[in-house]
Amino acid sequence: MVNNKIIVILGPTASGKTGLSIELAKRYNGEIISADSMQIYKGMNIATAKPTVEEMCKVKHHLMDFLDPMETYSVGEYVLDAEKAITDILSRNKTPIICGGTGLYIDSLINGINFTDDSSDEKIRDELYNLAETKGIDYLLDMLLKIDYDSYVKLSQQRNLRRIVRAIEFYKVTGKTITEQNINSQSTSSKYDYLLIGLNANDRQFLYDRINRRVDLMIQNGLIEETKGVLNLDLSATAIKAIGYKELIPYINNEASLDECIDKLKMETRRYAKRQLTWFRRNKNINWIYIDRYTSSQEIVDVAVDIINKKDFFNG
RNA sequence: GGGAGAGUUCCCGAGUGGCCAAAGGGGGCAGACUGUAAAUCUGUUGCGAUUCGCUUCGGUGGUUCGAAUCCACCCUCUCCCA
Repeated sequence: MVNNKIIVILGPTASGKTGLSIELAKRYNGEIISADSMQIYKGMNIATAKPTVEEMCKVKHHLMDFLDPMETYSVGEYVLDAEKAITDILSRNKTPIICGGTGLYIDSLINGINFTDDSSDEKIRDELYNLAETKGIDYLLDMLLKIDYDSYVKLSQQRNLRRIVRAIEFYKVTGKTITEQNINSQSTSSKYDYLLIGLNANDRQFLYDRINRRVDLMIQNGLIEETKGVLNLDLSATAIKAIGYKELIPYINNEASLDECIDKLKMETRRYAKRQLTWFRRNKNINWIYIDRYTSSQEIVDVAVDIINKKDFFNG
């Protein structure tokens, strides 16, 4: 039988994924594939809490720190790149360890979502946004109603402009509805035998405290300098969304105090963590480790190893 | 010391006699999520129950059928003149 076993470490930001993934990689002859929509970018180091240089030296990392911040990126590309990396790692008889907090990337990868068709068109997308601006969101909903009733029903309740535009754009580019795409893309079952390990805290405040502390640390480590450097670049639509830079701009422009900006940054990070948890919680196959039940990172590693052993993951 | 003004639900902030448990925003909590996902969006947010009841708008009294809204005094804060 072909070996297709992969370990996935996931969880909200600041839950300790990086450390755990490196320890597991050392123990299981693994290499790490990042599942993080921002750590892909070169130079965006402190804000995205990338592993340190020393940590990167211990274990080989894939899909991290490889893309110019001016380049856009997407789930579709991620799935292809990650699949390639997994094949490569497995071919060398090593264990792929997926590690990251971007739920959409992880789910799309392990569920084998098929994104291969090129279905994006900037021009059409822009036109649709312009239409929404001039004629209103209901005008787009009417357009959608004529092409895809199912997604119309769903999106007319949510009024999520982004998704409405995407649904129409998809139809205009491919001639198929997004509803069809959603069904077709799922037709393949997972290519991998995966084990999901999630990090979380029983007490939400425990996680929030960690986030607050880590932001302070980022500032100490030179986040402001990094921000000034990054802002000189013509950031891509993807990279510009990174939490960490935009919150510090008012301070750099002398429009707000540093403390105000740091508080905002902490708050945005906390809210991000919450959204991540909402995403992950619906997946009932995650083996959760509650980090506030342990006093050392070593214990958490032991618990993770225990999960892997109990599932007989590498022998089953 | 003299004058002007302000205190509203976790925060900001609207409300100037009944339609106010109190607009709106923020935050919190919950949810959605298929090519920008560190994005985008939805619901909910005094307490307890089945269209209802109870406790709230700095404090204490008062006017009124009825007050966050009017009156008196008190407390706190801001600003202006000394």
